[in-house]
Amino acid sequence: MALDNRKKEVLQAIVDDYVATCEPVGSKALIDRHDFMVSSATLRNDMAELERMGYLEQPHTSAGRIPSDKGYREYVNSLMKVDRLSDAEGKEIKEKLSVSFDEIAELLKAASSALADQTGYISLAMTPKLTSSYLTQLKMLMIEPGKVLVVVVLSAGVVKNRMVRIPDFLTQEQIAQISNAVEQGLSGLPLSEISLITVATAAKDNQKVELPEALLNQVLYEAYTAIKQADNLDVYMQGKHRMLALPEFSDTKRAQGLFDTLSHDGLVAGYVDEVTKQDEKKEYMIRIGQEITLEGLDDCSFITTTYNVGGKVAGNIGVIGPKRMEYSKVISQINFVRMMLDEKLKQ
Amino acid sequence: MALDNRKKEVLQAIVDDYVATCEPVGSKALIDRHDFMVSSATLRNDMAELERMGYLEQPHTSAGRIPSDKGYREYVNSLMKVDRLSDAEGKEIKEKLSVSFDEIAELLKAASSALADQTGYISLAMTPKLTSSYLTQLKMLMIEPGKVLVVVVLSAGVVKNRMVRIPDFLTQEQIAQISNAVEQGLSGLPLSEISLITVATAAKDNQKVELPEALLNQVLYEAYTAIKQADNLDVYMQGKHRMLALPEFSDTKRAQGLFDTLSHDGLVAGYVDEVTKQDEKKEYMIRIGQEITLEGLDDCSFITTTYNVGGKVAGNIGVIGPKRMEYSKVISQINFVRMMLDEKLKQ
DNA sequence: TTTAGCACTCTTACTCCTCGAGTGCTAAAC
DNA sequence: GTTTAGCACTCGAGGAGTAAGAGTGCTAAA
Repeated sequence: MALDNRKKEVLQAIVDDYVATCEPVGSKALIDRHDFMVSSATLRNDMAELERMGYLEQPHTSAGRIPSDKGYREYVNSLMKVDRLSDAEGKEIKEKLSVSFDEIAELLKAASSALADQTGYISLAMTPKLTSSYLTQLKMLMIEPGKVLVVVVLSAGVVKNRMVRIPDFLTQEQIAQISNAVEQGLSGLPLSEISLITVATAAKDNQKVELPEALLNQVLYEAYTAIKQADNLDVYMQGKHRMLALPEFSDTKRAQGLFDTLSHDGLVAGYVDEVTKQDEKKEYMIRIGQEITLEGLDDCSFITTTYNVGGKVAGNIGVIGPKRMEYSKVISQINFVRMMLDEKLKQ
Repeated sequence: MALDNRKKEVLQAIVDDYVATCEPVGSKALIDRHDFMVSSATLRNDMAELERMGYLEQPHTSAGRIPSDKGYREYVNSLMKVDRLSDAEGKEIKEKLSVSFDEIAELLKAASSALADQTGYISLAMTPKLTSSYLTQLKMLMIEPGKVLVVVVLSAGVVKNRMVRIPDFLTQEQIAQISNAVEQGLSGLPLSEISLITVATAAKDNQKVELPEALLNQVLYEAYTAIKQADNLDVYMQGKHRMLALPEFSDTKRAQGLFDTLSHDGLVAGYVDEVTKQDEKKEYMIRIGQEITLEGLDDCSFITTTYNVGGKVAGNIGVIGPKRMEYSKVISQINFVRMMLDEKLKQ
């Protein structure tokens, strides 16, 4: 059963009002604040109907209505008016992102910070997903005998490094030769295809110095793990503490549940990944309330989108806020930040 | 006016009880739970006296007493019994810290995590203060034309790196020569003595290739800023969300104030530094309630200590918890972690 | 299909009251 | 001088009762 026009308007008005006030909306308040050309009694009938259909909920008999998850979903899918970002706001974001960045991590931190400041909610920025990227450089730098810094550079502009231990007596020259060999053999190869075996064959095919097999393998193993750990996503999250100011989290129990989950970066990153796959074709992904399968986020909504590096889908940015969120505003903000990132990462 | 023995016992008992229950302690409850050989009336007199002297406070006339900041201070300074860590707990911490670490940062993260888990409060671990350390290595690694990774290695075992931009046409060889020259000229020099000028003279004294002055200066400037930013402390903080479970933070306003401040790493690091200087000679530094000059931490206590690298005072670890904290337990935990760090960083 | 009217429900806020924990003080006992 | 028993007093927590107000659903008429 579809919603007739007035019911749509009613639902829309209720969501708008509830977002603004965080108070259940009654038929009278609705009449007062909007130009419905009908009486409150008519709205009451509509509201009762909307409740029967699952779009609205009533905290108690004598309170007004609040949108259900389904109500928000309908709102987001077809009712809300998409905001244009004000010029002032666009300029502000632009300024915050006009950092000179030499590593993508810095830009993402700035993006996350801008998003948190601008929305007033929790922001999220994740380094590019590396499955789609490939190795461009591998350097091993002797820091002191037995200690080597492995620097891994990936096509998406990500640079990671990691300190590893190797036998004391190896020289910088030997190490450099090994890393050069591996780099030659592997550069251009997608990360997903790099395994201990491909590393080993790369080294053996391209290597000039002779080293005992066992020794070589030890170094290669360290190189391999360094490459593999470069695969880890970094998650930048900001603005958590702002949630405490919202009435929905005035109960510390809820806030605790939320923070508990959010303190596990991996969980969040995994969920974003899952959502991104589900809504592959969409410009942005929205999950509302119970739709979110992470514990403690039932009162939240989660909006994410993907940014591109060199024109290819790379990583995610997103916002976590209360269900009672200014969806259209947040969407336009997140979109703007995404566009800025895309542009800066076009190179 | 000094406290007589019984008053000391009374204060100690009140702190112990209040820490355990978070409820104001009355004279009767005190008699019930402890073996005072006097009547409740006597204790009442003592408590009134202790209040007059500023060690206790009364939330309202008809409630029991709670310790004031001064009361906690007295408790910490001379009343509390120092706990020995249980073997089980020691073992647990040991296990958590038995990560194989190649960078000091990893060890500190583990230490912070162990401390948070063990105390149930907020833990803190800071990378070594670098004013006392000196440069041991400086490497510049060309990632792509115009982009160079500067790796700075410091005596305290800290490795930092930073991507910088340089003119496109410089070659890896030129860059390497410059960085070698700078490294030769500066290695062994305390960070505090490194300035743009010392960097420049180091380069010019040791350099073999000739580059136009302006070009060279540009590269040196980038090297210099990379060295300088290696000076930034990293702060690892964990367990914030646990504070929400405490009754003193059931009011979200307070929690918000706390989290607001804690989200500024720099503030916290600066404060730790200040406290460390004030209590230079002490084994650990304690700040209670209003003694803490950070906003929003009036209901907290802050315990920090220093760990050593190679036998020299290096960085700080610490715990932030409610004033109503199990001081002796936390102190022994923090001490244990400190000892473990010292040992691991003896090298 | 819409509307006016009305009885009904339920929350919130306020007041009143009692209960109990805890106090301070006094006067007597040690 | 110190300790103790006794007692009046204070104050907050919690429960009961009540009134106000917001909002509803339903009915009957337009």
